[in-house]
Amino acid sequence: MPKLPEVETVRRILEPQLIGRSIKKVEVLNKQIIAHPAAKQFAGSLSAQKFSGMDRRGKFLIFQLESSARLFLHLRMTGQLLVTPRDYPCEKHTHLVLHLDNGMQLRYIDVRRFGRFWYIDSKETENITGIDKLGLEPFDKQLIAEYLKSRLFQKKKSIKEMLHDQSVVAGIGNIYSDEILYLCGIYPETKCTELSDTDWEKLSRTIPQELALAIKENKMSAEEYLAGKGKEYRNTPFLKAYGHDGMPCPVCGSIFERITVAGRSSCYCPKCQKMR
DNA sequence: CTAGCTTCCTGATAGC
DNA sequence: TGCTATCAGGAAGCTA
Repeated sequence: MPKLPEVETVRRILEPQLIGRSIKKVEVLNKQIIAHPAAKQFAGSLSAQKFSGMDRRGKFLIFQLESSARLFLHLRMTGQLLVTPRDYPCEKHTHLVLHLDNGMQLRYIDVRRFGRFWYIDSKETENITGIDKLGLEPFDKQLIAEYLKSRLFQKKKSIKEMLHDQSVVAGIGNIYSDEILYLCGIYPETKCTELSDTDWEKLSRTIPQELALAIKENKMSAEEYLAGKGKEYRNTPFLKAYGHDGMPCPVCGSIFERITVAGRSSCYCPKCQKMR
């Protein structure tokens, strides 16, 4: 559910609500979502800490703490993060509650419990989270055709699968790989070895463009965000290919088809995205 | 090194 | 109505 654009929305909305707030109490309702350190230590380390900033790296959220320790969060499929008044109704599947010094609470809700938190103290290294394995941010100036080509042109895997490889470009998931390949006119199962310089060029331009558009389309107020807490992000109106199987292509009128690529459902236009 | 499969988990939906 | 099967997909773990 949350993809890079939604993670960025969460960051943008929550940062002003958290900066300068300190944590009065930590309630771990489900230990499963705490990846590091053990839940008890996690809770002990976080209490009395003060938030000083919030960043995003790929699909990770990074909470900067005044002590220079950091809190990392990956929302995976169904993670949701809300700042609510203390008497706000408690959602089912709430796994972590941080009581803040202004009477608000930072709550983590996750139906499928795939999301994870890491508390990393200033003496520890961030490899614990896996974040150091991430590749370029989609908006990095180094993300040019030559970078993609040099990283991928020898790969026998499909371009669709490689767009999901977080060690190449961080932040692309199944929805945006469908969108990007549609906009580039590339059939999802095309092997990386079959792509041309024009394809690498198109990909390098489309990746930041499409993700920037998605972030823009995701703009909402803090009130709208809280009100729509359980809202599905998928199938938003600006998506052109993802989930459109059986519907006509807005460019050529052909009917979008759906195939499975590397275990992921993929929609494509059979005319605009020709098989090589 | 890669390919391919499984695991984690719940809820929505399809089919009988 | 009520049961079971399937699918959704991010990322890691496993086997060959």
